[in-house]
Formats: sequence, C-alpha cells, structure tokens
Amino acid sequence: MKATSYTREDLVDLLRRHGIAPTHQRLEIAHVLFSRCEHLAADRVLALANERFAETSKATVYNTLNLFRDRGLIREVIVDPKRVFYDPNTEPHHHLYNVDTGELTDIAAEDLRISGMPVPPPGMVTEGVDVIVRIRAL
Amino acid sequence: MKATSYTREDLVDLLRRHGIAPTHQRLEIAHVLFSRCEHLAADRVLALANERFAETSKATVYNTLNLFRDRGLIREVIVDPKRVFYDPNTEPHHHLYNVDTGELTDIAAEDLRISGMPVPPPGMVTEGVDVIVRIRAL
DNA sequence: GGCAAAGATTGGACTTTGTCTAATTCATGG
DNA sequence: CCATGAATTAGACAAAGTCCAATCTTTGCC
Ligand SMILES: [Mn+2]
Ligand SMILES: [Mn+2]
Ligand SMILES: [Zn+2]
Ligand SMILES: [Zn+2]
Repeated sequence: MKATSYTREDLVDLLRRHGIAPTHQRLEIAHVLFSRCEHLAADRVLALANERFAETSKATVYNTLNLFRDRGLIREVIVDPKRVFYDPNTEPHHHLYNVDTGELTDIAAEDLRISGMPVPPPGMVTEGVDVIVRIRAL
Repeated sequence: MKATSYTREDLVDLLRRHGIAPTHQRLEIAHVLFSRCEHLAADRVLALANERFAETSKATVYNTLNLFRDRGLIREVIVDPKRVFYDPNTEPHHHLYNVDTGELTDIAAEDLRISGMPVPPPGMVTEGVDVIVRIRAL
C-alpha cells in the first residue's frame, strides 16, 4: 500500500526494464495502475485511462494488462467469477475480499503464516499461493 | 475424497434435509456431483447429467448448481477466470491447482495450517478462507 | 385417485467479459 | 523523409452465465 508517486520518466523506465516499449497508451495504463494502489478490473482501467482524453481502446487495455501480467509487472487476482482484478503489487501477499461490496484489500505476507505447504510433484514448481479471506456483513 | 456410493433414496433424503424438492433433474445432478468426488465445471455437469438420457437443460443445471450452493450442499471454487468449479466437499479444505492442465485437487485442512488470520471488522464475519496453491510444469 | 396451485423446467434471447483479426496508425533510425 | 516493424483499433466473435415467458411436474388436499 505504498503511495509511491511515479513520474512519467519513472514509468518509461519501469516499462523499459521489463522489455516493454513505452507507448502513449501503455504509459497511461501504467499510470492508472501504479498511481493508485488498488485492485482494478479491466473495465475500471479502461474508464480511468480515458478519463482525461479518450485515447485508449478496449483491445489495447486487454492487450496491455495481459502483457504487463506476462512480464511480471502486475498480477491477477482471481476472486470473483465475473471479472479478473489486476494488482500492481507483485510482492507475495494475500487478500481480504468483501463478498457484499466486492472490495478487495491486502493482507501483508508477514501477517499470515502458512505451514504444511505441499511439495509439488517432481517436474513441477509452485507458481504461487493465494490466500483469500472472504468476509461478509452480519 | 471419500468414494461414498449414494443410492437414489440417500440423495432424495439429502436434498429434503436441505429443503430442496427432489425432482428428477436435481437428483440426476446430485448424482453427478456426489457419485464422483471431483471438481466439476457447469458444462461438465451438464454433459454428465445427460450422458444416459438427455433430459436436463442448461438453465436447469445453472439453476440447480446455484440452489445447491445457496443451500450449502456444494461449494464454489474460484480459481480460473474462465469458469467456476463446483466442489461436493463443503468441509473446510484447500486446493492445489495445476495451471497447465486445469486439474484441481484437494489439500486436507489439517495438512495446511494458517496462523495470523485477520479478525473481521465489527459487524462482519469471515465466510471462509480459500487457499489455492498454483503449480506448473518445469 | 383426481385437481388446482405452487414450484420447476425449458429454449432461446440476452448480457458480460474477454479474445481475435485485418486494417490502420505510429515510432524510429538510417 | 521514408520504409519497416510494432502497436492500436473497431468491431466481429466466443464462452459462461442469466433471464424470461411458456409449459410441464409435483404436491397437498378432497
Ligand atoms: Mn491518467
Ligand atoms: Mn447419472
Ligand atoms: Zn493485492
Ligand atoms: Zn475441493
């Protein structure tokens, strides 16, 4: 939940370090993702990217989110069957999901200890461990 | 992973105990879910329910899965943004997900200990905790 | 059993999220 | 400035799931 403020140069640099050509649209999308530290769905990213000037298409938003995810800039959070959330924080951490409101918040990795992690079968690796704590009113 | 074999009477009873009228289609779907202890997506349930005789529609499969879920007979597993898996095992337990093959297997609750569970804010309750261990070839 | 009311099922239209494609636009470096 | 490769785009498409109005079953009651 660091509220780091990235300059345009920072973002250009970030994309370049991940082997991504820093186009206008990609920078706008990166700005949307990294300026706030929220968990956004694609439709929100599209809306926010076009808030000032409409210049980014739906196809580009999806292309870019998938690209950023493949290059390890962002991470998907699968918590709602209706849409994928994108998380600008790729450090290991977990999630608290309010099933009533759809609000998704972070749980720091240190705050939650898991013991007894299964050893992956030979020839397989553990890609990640997601913990989702679902909460609800009442 | 108990391979309990339910008779038709058992299933009628199970549905009645959950306040569900045991119709032909619901019994067939319950049979599909409880005779094998797998994690099935809706399209698989539809295919399996109609294997012997085609008598159950897509709408009924979705209606019934949602009903069974609401009444606590089955549980959803959200692990793949493309489809929901239905789990006939509603006891607390966790999941191992093979992202290459889509195979989903159980991790017994006792085998995985979680410490530091966040306390839900006042007026909220923890509905459940899902742990998904994602594994992949290589 | 027979009947009516309540409840369940159904085909198909619809919605939503996401992907794909072929055409266009853009960036770049020589 | 131009050629070339890369990125963007509109809109068609796909898949999962929901909704609806018409029809069919089930069930409680006589
Ligand atoms: Mn912006
Ligand atoms: Mn069957
Ligand atoms: Zn997060
Ligand atoms: Zn399971």
